[in-house]
Amino acid sequence: MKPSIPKGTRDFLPAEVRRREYIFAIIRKHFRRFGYQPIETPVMEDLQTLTGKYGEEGDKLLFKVLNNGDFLSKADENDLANRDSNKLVGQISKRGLRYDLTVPFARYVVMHQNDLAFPFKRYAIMPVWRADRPQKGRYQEFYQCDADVVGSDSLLYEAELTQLFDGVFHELGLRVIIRLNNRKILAGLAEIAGLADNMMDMTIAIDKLDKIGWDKVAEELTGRGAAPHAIQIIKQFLDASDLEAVAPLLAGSAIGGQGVKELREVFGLVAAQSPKNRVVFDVTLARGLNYYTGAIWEVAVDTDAPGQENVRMGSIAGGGRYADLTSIFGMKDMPGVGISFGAERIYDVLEELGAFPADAAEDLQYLLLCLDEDALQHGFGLVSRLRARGIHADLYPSAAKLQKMMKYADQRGVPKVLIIGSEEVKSGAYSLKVMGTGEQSKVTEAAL
RNA sequence: GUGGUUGUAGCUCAGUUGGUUAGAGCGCUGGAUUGUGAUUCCAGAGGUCGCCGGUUCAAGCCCGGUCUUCCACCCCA
Repeated sequence: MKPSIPKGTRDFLPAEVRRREYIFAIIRKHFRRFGYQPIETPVMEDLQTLTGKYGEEGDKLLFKVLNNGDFLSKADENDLANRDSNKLVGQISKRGLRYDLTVPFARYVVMHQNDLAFPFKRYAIMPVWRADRPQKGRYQEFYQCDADVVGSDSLLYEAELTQLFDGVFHELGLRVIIRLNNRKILAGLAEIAGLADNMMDMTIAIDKLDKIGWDKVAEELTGRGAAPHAIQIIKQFLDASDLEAVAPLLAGSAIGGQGVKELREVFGLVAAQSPKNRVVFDVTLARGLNYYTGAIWEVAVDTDAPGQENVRMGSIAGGGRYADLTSIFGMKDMPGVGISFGAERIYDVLEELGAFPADAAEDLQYLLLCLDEDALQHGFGLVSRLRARGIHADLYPSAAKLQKMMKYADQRGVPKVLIIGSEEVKSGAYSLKVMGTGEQSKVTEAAL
């Protein structure tokens, strides 16, 4: 049989895994530095935990896990005869793969509320699954790196999470633009434009501004039922380039004014700590899951930065505040705010820019090559002692032709090779070859 | 989910209006080199042409289905 893997999934070669771990390690380090604690949840959740949380589109993208046993015998006769998949799903599948890390987290908070100290800060770096149609940078299995805090509506967390974005990307050597908006400003806009009932439609349309241009956005708004005067009002907003230009336009909306006030505070807090990256207000930033109610973030590669002009990649991180995520699981008044790093896309960008450090691909320091059986015995002792000292060392497992072993060393990408023959065993002075330069010298064990 | 696109050696790709035995580069194996890789030279191995079916005297090439890749939507990291 011909080997294959499911659509939208990937295998990773050792060098790729190391580079992914390099990204995860930096993100994890910053999460911990900011006081976020690790938690884990199962890859499978009860289907009822997941359904209805991501909108109608989201439900279609959920992976369902088939029940065990003779599940069809328990299914409804009529639904079976009618081939009604939607009705059948609940009868033959009670579990699904998690679609993100936020909803399982909400479930977790409700179930463990007595064991947690609030505000509760947690992080998780785990895979999620979506039955989306794959494209480049879009997979059916991918990792999310989330940090969330629940149990506080303090805007200090908005500021803190902005710093977290800033710190992580700075350490990764990537210049980014951190865009910030507030759902309340969008709500205020919808109110003033008379589209309060259609806020979702409105935000989806204006989010596409930089991609399709104003004319197409206006077209789409009309298609979604916006009146001409509403479109005029929206255009005024989108033409306003900064927060203080938007503020007066929202004078007639209480919720809009609240959004402006919150954003001013966050920008003030962040600016006072001198972020390394640009942090900007973007009224067109409308993306976010249905449950975002306050701040919204989106982070993109800064294509104005030297060397990054040609990067074409959507958002590489994002997040938002949600006033009410746990109430659906029966827990009221539990506001939260969280962010997520798109590790897969960050990987692609760093790869494109050649921004991975050289030692992210291989960390073996020495490879020992032995020329005969006696030397091999000796080499096993030596490699054992090197490992005990914390040195990353490996031993070619037989006394093969040196040419063959050297070729293996080259493929492994090891920086230094120790050659051990009868002379070396006798004298204790090993032949050390530096692969990069071809230089060769004699060293003793103590000098390694 | 809608429309399109891609699939030929381990990898990247050629392959004429359908016509005999499907090619190249790189990689791989062996040798030149009994203790020296990456460079050089010589030789060799490696293919159900994604899969299933159809048209035809004849299919890598045409048709249908299916899987996969990538792209545009939808949505999203």
